[in-house]
Amino acid sequence: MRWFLWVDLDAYYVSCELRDRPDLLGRPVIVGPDPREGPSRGVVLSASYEARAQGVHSAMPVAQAGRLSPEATWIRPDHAKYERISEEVRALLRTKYPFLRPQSIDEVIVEFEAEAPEQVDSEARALQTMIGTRANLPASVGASTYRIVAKIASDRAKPAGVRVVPPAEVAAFLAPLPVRAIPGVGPKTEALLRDHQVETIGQMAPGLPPALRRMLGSFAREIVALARGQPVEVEPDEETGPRSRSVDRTFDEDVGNADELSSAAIELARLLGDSLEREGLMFRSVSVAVRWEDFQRVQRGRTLPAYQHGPAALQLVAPRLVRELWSEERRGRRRRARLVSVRAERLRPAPSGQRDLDDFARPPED
DNA sequence: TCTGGGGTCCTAGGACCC
DNA sequence: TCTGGGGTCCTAGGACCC
Repeated sequence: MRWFLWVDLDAYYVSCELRDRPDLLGRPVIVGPDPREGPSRGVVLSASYEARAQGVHSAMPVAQAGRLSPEATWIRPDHAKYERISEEVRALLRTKYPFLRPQSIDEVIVEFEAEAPEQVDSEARALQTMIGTRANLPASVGASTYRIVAKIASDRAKPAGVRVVPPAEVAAFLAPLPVRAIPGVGPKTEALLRDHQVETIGQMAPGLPPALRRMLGSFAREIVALARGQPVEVEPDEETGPRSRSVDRTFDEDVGNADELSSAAIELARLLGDSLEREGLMFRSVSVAVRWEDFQRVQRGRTLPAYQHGPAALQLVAPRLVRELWSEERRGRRRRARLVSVRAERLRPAPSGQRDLDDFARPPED
């Protein structure tokens, strides 16, 4: 039987930092911009379990975290380090398991064949020990013959635990869990389900009322099947590379004029275009987004007549789109902007040897 | 308390084509 | 003069995840 071990590195960014700062073990540690260094619009990226015990969690505004945990040690994020360590862990796992599927910077699925759940349990513990001793990182592992159940099990195993769910026990394992334990069920869906007296996964097993099915679309079928212990699993697509790439900027103070917003978009377009060019990626669509001061977000995009590379097309189209959004807003609510972003979509590798030939404008493809 | 930065997927309407 | 059904692409918005 094929099993999936869902490996999730605990409090990942904090754990990466603690490798270099063992003196901070057992203390509240927060990775994020230190609020004591001045007013900031930043949020917590990761908090140690000691900080979490005080109510701090990731995505929380740093000012609030600073009040909840005044004695916490703050560490500035170092994304290059986290990427490097993530690759280190994957390389380590590959020495023992050829079938790896990275899911995010701190999650990876390991596939292997086994029969008895006891065998899976000892495999999971061996893997956990390997990451602990060789990479010096704590990990939790969930195991199931279904990917999604392995994921849910790893969440329940945190921190530093192992949870094996045999196929016959899937429905019973899930039944008491809150609907929010399902990946894809966030605050909105949770509230919608609660409005219909659905609070646990088990309550969905008999099926959902028609009104909910309409609201949830195809997702309704998936979560009901899951609740019955028979999740629909699709083989993940082969590695296809990223579909889009974006950069954004949150202003220190909200912006109330078109020129400043437009200049910011041009600057972001340059950064994005340069970075895509370095990686040898072309793009076919450009979109921009603005977040207004009330946090509402609007977006506008264009598909280009042909694939482009480098910053030129982005720097031309992005400010134009931003000004369109701006003009529309001026005719209406006239809010100021707190964030602008530029995204390149429909990426594909540039054919080798053509990356620098501007004049080789190709006819539209697709 | 006042909300980062980077992504993915789904839906729905309209345009357009056969 | 009034009319089908199906498919794909484009665009905007929303929900969610790490």
